[in-house]
Amino acid sequence: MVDDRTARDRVVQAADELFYARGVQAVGMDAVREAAGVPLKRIYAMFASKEELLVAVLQHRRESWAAGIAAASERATTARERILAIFDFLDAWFREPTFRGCAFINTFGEMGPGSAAAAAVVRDQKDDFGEYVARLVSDAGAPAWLAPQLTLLAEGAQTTAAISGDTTMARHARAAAETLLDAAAPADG
Amino acid sequence: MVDDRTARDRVVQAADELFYARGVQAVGMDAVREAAGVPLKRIYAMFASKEELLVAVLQHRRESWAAGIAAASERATTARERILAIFDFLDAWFREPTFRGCAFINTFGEMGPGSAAAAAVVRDQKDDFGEYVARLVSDAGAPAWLAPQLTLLAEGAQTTAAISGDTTMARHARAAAETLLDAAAPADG
DNA sequence: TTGCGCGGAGAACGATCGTTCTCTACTGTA
DNA sequence: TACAGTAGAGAACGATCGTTCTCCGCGCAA
Repeated sequence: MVDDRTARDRVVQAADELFYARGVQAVGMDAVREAAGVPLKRIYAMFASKEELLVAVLQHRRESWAAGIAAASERATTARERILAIFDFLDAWFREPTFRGCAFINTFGEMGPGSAAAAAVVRDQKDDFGEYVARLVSDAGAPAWLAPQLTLLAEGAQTTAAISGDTTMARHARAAAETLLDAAAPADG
Repeated sequence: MVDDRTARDRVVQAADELFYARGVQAVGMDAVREAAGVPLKRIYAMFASKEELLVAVLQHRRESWAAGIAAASERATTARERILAIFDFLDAWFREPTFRGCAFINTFGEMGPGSAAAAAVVRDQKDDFGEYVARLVSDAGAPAWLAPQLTLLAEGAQTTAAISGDTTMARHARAAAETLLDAAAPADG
């Protein structure tokens, strides 16, 4: 038997991949068990219900998404470049063969009214991202109202890329972000 | 017995409201039957399956959405104002108590990989909107690349407003659209 | 070696749902 | 009035799924 920590990680990761690829309701707990290689009895010892597992999956994805954005962003030197790096991050993500839109938006659309716990994590993730962009905007010396404008571009790019399959949306969003930055930020941002 | 046309309309409208409010998978055909007041046997005489009903619902919503946007937009006189009217339309929509995001995005998130037919209608709707915006952008004498930037703002506003419940997203999107228009279009657009 | 306790595999249970079927009642016609 | 055809209400069916339970086998203490 693998230790509890490993088993839990395996379950969360297997569920994450399956839920993201097929949707939550389309994935049975038996598929999670098979993919994770952890028996159902143990899964239910770690998570009281499928919904609780979903919440753990979303929390995990929230953390790794924030880490990914931060890593991509920190390679840039100025605040302006750090903002634009977000759109380069999206660009790379859209090209991954497994890309199927934003997991949080998808889950909200699927579960929104049915799972208050899941909806709360989705909201938390969007808040994280909004605050992160707001900090960068502030660092760039731009007015605070620029931040929601930039987040709208990022959110729109994710859904549009998912539905249309058009990976150039990240570049359109980046170009728009540059225009908005030029109009709002001091030249030395 | 109501005539076939009326029965079909009632079924589509009842299913539309239920699917939008609760998600497709969370609504049983029995709930549609009860809300529409049309017996199951007749529903299945009109639609071979729940998926076929969903496609009819999405087609119906696609038409009424296009009509709503066009009506809001046509009240304005210049192409620039017609573009901005789209965001005023969103603003009013976000304030409706039944607002729960874009039905097409929600359905795509829920069904995407599971129903190719539904995904196709969602793509068609997004194409409709993209072409509509492209036409207005062209009318405004602005470069073609402005159109996808504006659609990203509209899509982002819809998902963000749905998740956060913040109805001011339409105004943020509108402000960003004005900046983008100012930067791209000739002053007399 | 002999029990004993825990973990794993998979069956079982109860509920839900999409879809179909049955049975009753009514409408219109001769 | 008698009958044929059809429509409606709801039961029934088969499948799926989340969750729990049973039973078997392995490892360990005396």
